[in-house]
Amino acid sequence: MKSPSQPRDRGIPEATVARLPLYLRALHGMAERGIATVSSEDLAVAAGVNSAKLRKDLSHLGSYGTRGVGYDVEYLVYQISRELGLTQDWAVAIVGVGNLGRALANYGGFVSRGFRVAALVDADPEVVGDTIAGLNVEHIDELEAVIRRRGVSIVVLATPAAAAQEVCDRVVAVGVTSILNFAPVVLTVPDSVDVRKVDLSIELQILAFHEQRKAGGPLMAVDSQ
Amino acid sequence: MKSPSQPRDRGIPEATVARLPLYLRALHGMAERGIATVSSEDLAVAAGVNSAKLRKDLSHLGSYGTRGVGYDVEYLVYQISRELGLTQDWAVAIVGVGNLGRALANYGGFVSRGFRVAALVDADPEVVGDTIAGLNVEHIDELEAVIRRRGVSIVVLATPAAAAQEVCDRVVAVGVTSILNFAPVVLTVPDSVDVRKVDLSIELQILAFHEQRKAGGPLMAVDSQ
DNA sequence: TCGACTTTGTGCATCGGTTCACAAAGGGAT
DNA sequence: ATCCCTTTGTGAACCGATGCACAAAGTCGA
Repeated sequence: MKSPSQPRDRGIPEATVARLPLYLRALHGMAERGIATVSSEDLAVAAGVNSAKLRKDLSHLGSYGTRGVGYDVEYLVYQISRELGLTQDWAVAIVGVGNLGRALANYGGFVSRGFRVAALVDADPEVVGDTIAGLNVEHIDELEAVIRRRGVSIVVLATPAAAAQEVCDRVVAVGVTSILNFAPVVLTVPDSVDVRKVDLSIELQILAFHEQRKAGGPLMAVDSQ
Repeated sequence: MKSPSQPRDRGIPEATVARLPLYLRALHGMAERGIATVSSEDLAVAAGVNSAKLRKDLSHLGSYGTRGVGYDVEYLVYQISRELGLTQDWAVAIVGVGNLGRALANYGGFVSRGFRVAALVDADPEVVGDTIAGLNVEHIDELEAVIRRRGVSIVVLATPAAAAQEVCDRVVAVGVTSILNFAPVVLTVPDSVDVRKVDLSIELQILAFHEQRKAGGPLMAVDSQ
């Protein structure tokens, strides 16, 4: 038995990283249905990508496939999980318990696979003290203390736009380096901090653009020639 | 006075389209603060991008700047809005009125700028008939009728994963060609349909990957050498 | 009117990512 | 043991996006 493959290139392309969770989800589905082995072609279809891309993506983690056979589902699940860091437990704090924050707190996909909502924080005295999704909502004044006490390493910002930068600065100051931002603002952070942004309104605007194109584009009647 | 610029290239890069809403937001903020004119440099900073990129993006819409001066804020707002198709009114239906659907229905950023939540639909008899964000929740059996009656052209899927594909097929069958999908599944649609996907769990997983990297990567202790 | 200064718009080099297409590797049948 | 068949892993061409750097274009003050 040969030493199991390349020691995983220390520079996985960002585009690949963004697709690994997709593969992982597809693989989990297959594992549940009792599938033991899968070809790049089948997995690619399940994940909605091209099979050459899938193989190249997986090759960045090492050679975990068997030529002529495919990939072992269980083993691949483990390797991807490990690469993504899902074999450990991540404590997440949600700041801002409005409609969106509440939805996130209750969102099943959050809790599963390595993530645990460890704290809910809000500024509104009306909701502080409430229990949501089994958690007590704490006051924003306690932000730093809560983050430290619960070992929070990922913060989800679901505050109003106006409050986001200030909260962001505070959590960065206590050492948080991963932020998922739902507030419609461009956050300013040190280079060492990762911010991912989810902006519902931007997604809609992109759809509107394409929808309009299908209908003939702006100024379609005027701008003909 | 020269004929106002190039007739807008009929092929705006996807990457540019994705940034236009960002510029638009920054510009709205400036307009509110009474700023009449802005340089590419200032606007780029406000939008969190590089100024050369910003200029190149705007150049795809035509030459709307004045050398030595910058861009007229009002005019640029109008041009971008028009390009994105925000000068018209888009009727949006939200299918699935769970925590997330509710949050979306109440989300302010949705309603603003061209989008209007025109219908809420759910399968649960418990919530059908309820009024949320001023709208009556209708039964999923009415889906096709509601879409046609209200002129819905964009559908937001906030259903459980298991229901998403079926709902998707149904709305596509009535002619909807723009879908914003929050369900954690890969939707299968004809090429003519645009699907954008927002996946909270994937965003978290990407953050976890980078967070783990900062801490030394997987197998850091073992895999040294 | 002219010249100095500012800022746009873009040609060009570069980079990361995608896709093709195939040699190498392994399994299974005979 | 050998051959055939399947499927991986990857070299190489391609494609779109990014960023530099500068000429062109326009403003403003004298």
